Amino acid sequence: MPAKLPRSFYCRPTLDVAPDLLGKILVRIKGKTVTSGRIVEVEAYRNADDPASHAYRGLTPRNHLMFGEAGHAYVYFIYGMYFCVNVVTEKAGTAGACLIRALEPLGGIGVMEKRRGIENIHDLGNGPGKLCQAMSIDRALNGEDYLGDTLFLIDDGFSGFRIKRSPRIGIRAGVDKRWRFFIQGNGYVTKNKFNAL
DNA sequence: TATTGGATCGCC
DNA sequence: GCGATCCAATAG
Repeated sequence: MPAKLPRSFYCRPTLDVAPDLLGKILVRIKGKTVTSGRIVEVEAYRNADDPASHAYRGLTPRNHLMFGEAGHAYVYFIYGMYFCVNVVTEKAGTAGACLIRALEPLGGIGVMEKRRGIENIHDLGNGPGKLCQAMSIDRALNGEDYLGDTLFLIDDGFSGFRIKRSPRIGIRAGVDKRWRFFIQGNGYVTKNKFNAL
């Protein structure tokens, strides 16, 4: 199996890490159950300079992981029923994270279909809430180390794709920032009006 | 202590 | 286009 991404991969500026996450494989191991998928869409969130970021107004009990060591998971609960998972970036003390917005399912597809309650492979990971449901990611994984054995990223050398960017989805503040990155033409990217630009 | 609206999704 | 349904952050 290809090597896990090292701490140094995450400990960089958020806007450098975000596009580099595209094409990497997210692996989730829960007991004996393994699910995995290729990251095809991410969004970057920064600190006090980014009004759309949870870290915009400084450190709170909820967002403190964004200020911590890079390479950990920041998982939060949203809209009363969904979870979203981020990768913490930047050196400790500087807030930053990348939201994983879409995955192309690779391994454990049957398990993911069962968790999602559907069989359309295109709807298993095309959205931050959906992919968390498919990979069984919830509050229990908040703070999890991506260098550990339950949730981690590997690089299988996948490359040659074209990266596109757009404003981030579903936010009001910071729409001037084009900090959503996705793989052009990939069928597992979330649907929205920016994809054709 | 009360209010408000959100880094969503699925159905109308 | 809108409701479901929780809770963090802000205001009072």
